[in-house]
Amino acid sequence: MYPTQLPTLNTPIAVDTETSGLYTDDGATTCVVSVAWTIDGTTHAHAWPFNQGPRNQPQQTLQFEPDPNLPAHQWVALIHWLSQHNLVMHNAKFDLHMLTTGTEHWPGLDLVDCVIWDTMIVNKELDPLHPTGLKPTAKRLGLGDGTEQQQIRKYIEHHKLPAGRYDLIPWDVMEPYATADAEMTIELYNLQTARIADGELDPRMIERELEMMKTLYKIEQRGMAFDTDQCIRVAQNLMQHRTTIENTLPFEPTPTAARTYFYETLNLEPYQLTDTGKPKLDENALRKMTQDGVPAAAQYLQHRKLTVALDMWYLGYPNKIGNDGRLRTSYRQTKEHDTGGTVSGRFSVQRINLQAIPHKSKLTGLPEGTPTPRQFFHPKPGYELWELDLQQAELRVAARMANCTRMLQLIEQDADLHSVTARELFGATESDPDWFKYRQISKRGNFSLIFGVGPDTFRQTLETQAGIEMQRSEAADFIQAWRKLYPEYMTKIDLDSTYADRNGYIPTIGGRRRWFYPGEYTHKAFNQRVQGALAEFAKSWAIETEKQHPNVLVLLVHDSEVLEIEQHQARATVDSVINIGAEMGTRWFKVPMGVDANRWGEH
DNA sequence: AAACCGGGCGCC
DNA sequence: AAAGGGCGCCCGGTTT
Repeated sequence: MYPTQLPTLNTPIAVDTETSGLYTDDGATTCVVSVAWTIDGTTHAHAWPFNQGPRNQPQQTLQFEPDPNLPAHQWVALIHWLSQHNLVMHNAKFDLHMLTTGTEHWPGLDLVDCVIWDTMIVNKELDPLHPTGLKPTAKRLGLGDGTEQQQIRKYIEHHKLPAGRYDLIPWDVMEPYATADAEMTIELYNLQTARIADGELDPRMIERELEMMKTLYKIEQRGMAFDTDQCIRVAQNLMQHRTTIENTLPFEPTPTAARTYFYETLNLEPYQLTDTGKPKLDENALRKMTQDGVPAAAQYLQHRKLTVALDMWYLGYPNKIGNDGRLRTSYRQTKEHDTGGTVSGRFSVQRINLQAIPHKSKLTGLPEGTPTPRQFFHPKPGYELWELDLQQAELRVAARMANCTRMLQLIEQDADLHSVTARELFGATESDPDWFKYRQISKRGNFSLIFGVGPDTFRQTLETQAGIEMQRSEAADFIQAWRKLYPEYMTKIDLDSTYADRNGYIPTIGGRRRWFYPGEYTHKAFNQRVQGALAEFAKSWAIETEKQHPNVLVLLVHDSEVLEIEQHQARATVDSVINIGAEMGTRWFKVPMGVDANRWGEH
């Protein structure tokens, strides 16, 4: 089981970990490490338990079995040995976190600099339409027969283990499974390198994604400092406030009880229907009810707002805090059906959605002066937090790609696009009493009509985003006028849609393709070209930021970066990162691109 | 008890 | 014929 001597190898080692959970901030640690390597066509594989088996379950019948777990010195020897080698992993970011955290009892080592290959990432590059998981991939490519996995599944089902608790599986069941994983990984690596040697894929694409993975890993390791104590204090106030409101409600504060009250007891006409035909009970509907003088509508709306704010942020964030007082999200770099990731090339995040920290304007209905969740994120002492984002990224890239003469001209002149649109389409001027409204409509129009939205969707966004109601015919007229003003977009949307129909994908930028799945509408092809291109841009910007300014990136949100910088270097670093983004953006998209920089929370 | 779904809502 | 897109988390309610 444990080789008497760990060989020094000049071939890469595949490494896999079995763990007690998915996220180290939720207490997950490493239980098993397995490795595999290939020499002269022969694959060698081993697995070592450090915290494996049903030892914590006294009712188990295995209590007289000897404990298979290895002592500390072998853990130390193993990770030291790994640190001397080139490593291959399947979803390296996950195993890196686990190996850095270590076992339940012993700290680990950060092996990020040893990783030379991630078979999950390369799998997505080589076969973008196939699942990314190790088992389905191995099955697809004829590596292993899945026996070990079936044994594990049977054991979990039979013993009704809690989700993710692979650590409770006995060693004799786990060993073949863990070994097989490492074996599959190295064999997958061998297949992938052969395909790439055949010229199937530009190795620079792989290098770039590997760099990106390492950057994401480092961002996740850093996390963001969060003031849990203050947040909890505010949460307590909000809960008290909610209780006083709850006492005035004539029904239990649940959606079902509220629906029954409004639509059966009071017998209201539905304001709008949900997808499944039930009367809607969202903020908009409750607003309208309030205006119409419906009893309890205002209170229920306020109650709901408080509940959402508490569950999502004021209590939700403190629930996720790490031992070091920092919040960590987990990025997905590749898509896997049903478990996350994106089709567009953007990153998605899991565990805690730090890509959706609410802005102040969305926090209506809370008592006056309540601090926003954003305010509890803070830099560590002696540091500053900055957020940098691309100015009007989508609009500029879309204008360039659609070759919209008029918009490109306005961008070159640095004109206020939304105001110009309002002047053109409403014949309005700044002194007009309805100027703000006209500009709002124009702004929403610019954002959505560049991608070909229709009157129904436009009305809906206008209502939810700007609180402006429009008749359907009014919306249709507006859209028609907008398309006349910026005629290139519809042409481009049709062109890209046709391209995607014919080819099954739309090229975004730099050789990247956004593939369309069967049944997907290709009407969105142009949108996806823009979104995909910007996602690629954001990756390069982040990689370059990390390269030139190591240790400052703490969050990525699509086309923005958050930096935590030592205060004496803050301004210089920010200026440098602005330049990197603006220069790269202008070069990539051949349209003037700028970067806005603000202290965290001041925008 | 866990898995799943719809509704709702946050972000870009 | 007409159609902006991309995500994840939380809850309550239902199914397994």
